[in-house]
Amino acid sequence: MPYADVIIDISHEKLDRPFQYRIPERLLSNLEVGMEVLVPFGKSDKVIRGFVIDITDQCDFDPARIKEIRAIAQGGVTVESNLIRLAGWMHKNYGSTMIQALKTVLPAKHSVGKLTRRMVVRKAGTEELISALGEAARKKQSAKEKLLRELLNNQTLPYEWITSKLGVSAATVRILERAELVSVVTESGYRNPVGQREADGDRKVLSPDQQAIVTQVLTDYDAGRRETYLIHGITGSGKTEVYMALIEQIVARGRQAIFLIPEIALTYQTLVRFYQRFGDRVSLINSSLSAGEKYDQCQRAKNGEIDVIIGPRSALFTPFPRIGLIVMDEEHEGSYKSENTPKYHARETALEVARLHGASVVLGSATPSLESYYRAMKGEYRLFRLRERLTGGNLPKVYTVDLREELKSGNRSIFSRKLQELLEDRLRKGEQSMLFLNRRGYAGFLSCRSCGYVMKCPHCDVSLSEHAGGRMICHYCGYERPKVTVCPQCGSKYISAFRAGTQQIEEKLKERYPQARVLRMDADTTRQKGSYEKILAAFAGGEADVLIGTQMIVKGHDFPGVTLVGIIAADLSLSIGDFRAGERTFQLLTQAAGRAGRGQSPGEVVIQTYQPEHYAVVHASHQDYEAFYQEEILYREMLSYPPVSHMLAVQIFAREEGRGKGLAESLAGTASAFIDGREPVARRMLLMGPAPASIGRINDIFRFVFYLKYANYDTLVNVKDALEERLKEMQPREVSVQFDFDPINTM
DNA sequence: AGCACGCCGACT
DNA sequence: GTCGGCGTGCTC
Repeated sequence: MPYADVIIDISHEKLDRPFQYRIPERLLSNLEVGMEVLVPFGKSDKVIRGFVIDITDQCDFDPARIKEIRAIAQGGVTVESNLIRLAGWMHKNYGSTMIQALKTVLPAKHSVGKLTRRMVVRKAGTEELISALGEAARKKQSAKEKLLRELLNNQTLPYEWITSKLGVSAATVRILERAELVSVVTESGYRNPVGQREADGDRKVLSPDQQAIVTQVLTDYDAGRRETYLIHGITGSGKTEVYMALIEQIVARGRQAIFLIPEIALTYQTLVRFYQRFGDRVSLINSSLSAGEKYDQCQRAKNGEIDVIIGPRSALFTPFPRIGLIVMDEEHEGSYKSENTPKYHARETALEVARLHGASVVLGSATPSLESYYRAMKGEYRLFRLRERLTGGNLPKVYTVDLREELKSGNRSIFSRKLQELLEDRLRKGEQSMLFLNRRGYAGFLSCRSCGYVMKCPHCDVSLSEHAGGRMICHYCGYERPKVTVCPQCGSKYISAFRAGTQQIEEKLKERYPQARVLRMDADTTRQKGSYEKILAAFAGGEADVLIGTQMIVKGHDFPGVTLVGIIAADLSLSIGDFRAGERTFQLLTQAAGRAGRGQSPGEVVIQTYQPEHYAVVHASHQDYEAFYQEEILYREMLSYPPVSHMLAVQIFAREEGRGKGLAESLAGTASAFIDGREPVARRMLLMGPAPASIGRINDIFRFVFYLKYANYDTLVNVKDALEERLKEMQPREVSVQFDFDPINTM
């Protein structure tokens, strides 16, 4: 393997690609992916720094012109080299090209955003400038003259404007820079979403349980022990205070901290608390930031201008020089798993980042993922419990209603009698309620009562959902068709929607209680930027009696006025045909229930379901995580599902059904060679599939999938490598393959 | 980014 | 002819 792909450490888009170098004999054994090297570059062979991103035995470049790596760069681990190593780790463990891994990890290079940040500033005095201008005019140096004339009128000029509008090249600017007439500065227009600049000294006194966690983590830290801690703390037990105390202490020790939150869970309240505590030493990144703003944040982190970053999974890649602590709130959340290749999980990746930096990791959740709790049980993570509700209020009272019984007694509405009774009570008392439906549009599909025909998307093989005015919409590809009144299959006019979407709940509610003020929050009503916050603020401000919504209303928002939570149909998430269905349902029910009674008055919760005996429903109604875990882990053990075993999903995408199917079968064949018949059946590698994915077609692309289950993760990585090797030989056309380790969403 | 090449007008 | 500014293109 005598060739190395090197990216050059110059921040410019045009150089943002690998260059190949020959590896000299003496470095062959030492050189590794991720290392920093010194290489000759350009016509004059100037020696510059670069990073090795891949080592191969093939050179795609004219061998006569290829140059040799001079040496491995000496001196400390740089921010970039840590990130490149992380990309290498992701590339190996999640199956993607090194380039893809690098792109997810490395901060964006200069974006071509409208906001020009680089400015040319006049450095010399006016007289000096005039004399230079006269000289330039005399020498007929038109470009120089043009630029100097502009600088007479303006102290500073945007760099971009000079090169594009003024028509003066960068070369000319550099000449003036060298003559010390101007200087080029990168202006940083950072802003702090909350006006607060100074940290205030306000500290809450920690409870003994909270303090015990802080003390333990810091004692370990100061003794040089870096561990992973799992805080299992019920809603309202004050996890955030623990996080903040820890982050503050780690920052005081000269290190930086990353605070990870699921994409939508960051509440304005939490953010304000962080700004109050850390002033402008804290920064937030999220998806609504422009590329330029993200770049700014990275620069600030690199320059040591901030100590704490708050953000979703991608915040892990903040280029901090020395990370001391990574906190992951709501660690069970599915959004911590990336949906794009490399399909990394932020929890595992956080552990790797921590390993590279020598940092501690704190995970927290009211309903820990099976993964984390399992590790904690095995002693790999240290487990802490917070059982007390500090925000006041007792645990809510939970009623489970059997919907089958309701139907038998002649109640055909979507509100059970118990829920109606409690709703009316709240409306009378002027207290707030929340109604929660697991999934948007789930039940908005149109079916024929005469022949059973279901309206489906012609491209995606999923049911169309009925929207306002009877329009039918596909939620995967956006296909839309007008209202249908006659069944296309049998001609019957008894074709209608199964009404139980959030919109329908809203309508039924208004029908039944015209006086109630209702707010609805789902993907439809929050499409506009800022509408999400607006609805929450309106509800928190008491502008409505009832809030109806999907998942997004149950994530970490404090509504002290809410004393009733109704779960319309717990089953919706139970029957999605995924091995995590039970876990997800338990989490959703527990969280939804946790919304009730956070203020003074005690809360009540109604869970409506067709399966009241299901263990996820039973244990959620008692808020008993431990009991749920015991039952769920047994099921995972029995069927070799994660976290007990590991799982590799191989997804095949093809425009032509036959090709996809053929490739899936062929790859599954390759994979099955790894099944060792000599191993006892219970421990053998298992192959499931191949089969069409549960959504067999999206946007006219057919999807196939097969799964491998095995206890040893590294073996599955080997299988992935073998499959990639096979793909390279076959070079299949018009088909693509993706790998997903320990998938969260089995599509 | 930063260097060299080469075009083109200006001047010995 | 030569000199030098200045845009352009390439860098393993």
